[in-house]
Amino acid sequence: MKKMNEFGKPISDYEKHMPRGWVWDDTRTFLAVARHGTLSSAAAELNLGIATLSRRIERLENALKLPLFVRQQSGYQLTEEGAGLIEKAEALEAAAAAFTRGVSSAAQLSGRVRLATAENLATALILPALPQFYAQYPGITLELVTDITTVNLHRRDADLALRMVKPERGNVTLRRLGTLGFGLYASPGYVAQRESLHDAGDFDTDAFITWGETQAHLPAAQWVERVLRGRAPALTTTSMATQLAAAKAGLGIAVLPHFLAREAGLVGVVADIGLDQPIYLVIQTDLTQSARIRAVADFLAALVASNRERLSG
Amino acid sequence: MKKMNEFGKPISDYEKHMPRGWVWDDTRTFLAVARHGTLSSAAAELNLGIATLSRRIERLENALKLPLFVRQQSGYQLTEEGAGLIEKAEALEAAAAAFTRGVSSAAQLSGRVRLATAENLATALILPALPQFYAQYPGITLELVTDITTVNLHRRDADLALRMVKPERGNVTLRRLGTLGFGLYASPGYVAQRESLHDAGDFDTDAFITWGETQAHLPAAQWVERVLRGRAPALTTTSMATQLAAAKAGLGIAVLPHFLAREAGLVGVVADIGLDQPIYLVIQTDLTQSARIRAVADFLAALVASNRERLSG
DNA sequence: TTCATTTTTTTCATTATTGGATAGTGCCAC
DNA sequence: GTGGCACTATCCAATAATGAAAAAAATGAA
Repeated sequence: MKKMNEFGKPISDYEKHMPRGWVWDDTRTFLAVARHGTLSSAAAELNLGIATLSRRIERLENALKLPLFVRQQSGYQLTEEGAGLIEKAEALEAAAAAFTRGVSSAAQLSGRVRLATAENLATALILPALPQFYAQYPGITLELVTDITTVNLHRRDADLALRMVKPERGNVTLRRLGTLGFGLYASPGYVAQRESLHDAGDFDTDAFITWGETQAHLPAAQWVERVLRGRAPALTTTSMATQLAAAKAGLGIAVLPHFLAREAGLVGVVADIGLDQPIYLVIQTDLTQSARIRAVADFLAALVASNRERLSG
Repeated sequence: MKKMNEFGKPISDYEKHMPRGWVWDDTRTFLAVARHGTLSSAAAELNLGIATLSRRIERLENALKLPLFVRQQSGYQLTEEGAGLIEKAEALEAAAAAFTRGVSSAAQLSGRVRLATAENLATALILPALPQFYAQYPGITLELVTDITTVNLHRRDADLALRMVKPERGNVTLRRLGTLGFGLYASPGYVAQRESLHDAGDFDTDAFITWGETQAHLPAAQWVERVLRGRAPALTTTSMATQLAAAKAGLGIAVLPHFLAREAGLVGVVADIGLDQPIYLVIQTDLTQSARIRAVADFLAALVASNRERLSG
């Protein structure tokens, strides 16, 4: 004698272990069974076992406290209650389909990408290449964040960053793109005047243009500070563009990227001071999978690679 | 050193065992995490573990091949892609809510109920009580199926049946409601004529009205056949109403329910011939949980109970 | 009737999912 | 920089879901 529940129905699989409530996926099962009429063909469509469907329908009926189907040898036939729910279930299905469609559109190469980088690189390197990029990816809107002191990738101020310093922590992916060469530069007039005075490697009487206090951690600033040995610089500023202008005006020597200084018509003071810096592409690790982010990243990598000579000096 | 995948991301739980595709329920998880911003509070809402949510989001991202969140110490923050999917996910959620609302309306006491029963019971017993039933359940539409020979509960010709015979097989629930008493009846004129001829228990010269061939399996038909001992009946018919009319016309003796015969003005020939039959209420087992079916079932049970004397004779 | 067919239901071994504890990580305030 | 804090990621034992196969049930036909 089998055990029976209150309705004289044998106690089944799902009554043994008290099931959890309704799950959205059960609705999908409900629809498939309602349409096919039999568990077997519905199972074939869903790539599930027959037993699974039987249990899911039972779980759904228990959760809803509603008989959805009449079980017959010829298959599962909808009850009046079940038929009334078909419409609602189909709405769910339509929403699910809309969701997956939304996925493919979200995966498109479109949307906003925020790139943090130094102002000089932005204007001198990236901006000139932007038309080409937009031609290739018309859907992407690039946003350049050059306020580098406050940029924090972890706070989502930007999606990517082109940086000279290696971030130690943070859930980011690093990619070294190339090298940015730095040198000592001054105006042609300043250099001509200087050469008559002393050796190239002696800076005791030189005027220097360097970074302000807040950028004192930069390698360039530290190099200048070391050379000055306590003397005051001729000018401190928080922007490289200002340093460039000051050097051009003949105020003194500045540590500048080779390509910027040369293109501005400045003259190098010494050949190499060992201040070359790596260029890193930093990406939020979670975003490495994003199509539009990768498009920008690849674009930047190609850009730096094609300008390798120019950048390293 | 931890193993890494192609993006430098550590290989996680879900990459170990190849996961299945997208399940609708993951969308619900996605919404909860997006709204709460952290796994922990989302987990509290969903009554799930933190680890579960983490894995579900990861599974969803893998299935969609789309980064949905940026993981930070302050929690999960939506990516551009994820934000674009929120709207679609909310549509899914709304559809799910509509579904559950649909459940409560489907559970209402409304809809069509098909009741199979013998014609005589339908007209003489059920019909008179219908106004009272409809007053109590205005939403239910009762459909009486009296073509009893073809009724097959298994084919969903009807939801319930009031029957005299016990179904042997089928996924049905049985409920005995009472007894229907049968007796031998004839017109007053026939009986008066007959009494002058012979004993009440001797039927050798009596004319009988009985069922046609297709109803030969009925207890009443078999009783008559036994009594006739090869003689031909005066009339065979496939409807009890016809038998009643024939008996009333004085054509002979018929086996009829007490209450029908008496109310038609017929006279009993012998007191008791042992042909009383049980009245069963037969319900599709799957439908016993249905509110509207139960309403009809309970109504029928009360109806038979309140007519017990009249039916059993 | 009995048989053959189809379909559900049950059983059981396998596999996947779950949650609590643990470990690891970055942010913030001091 | 150092510790506190809050969060996520991982591990593993317990739980739940699954599928293949066997059993049961009912229909339709011989």
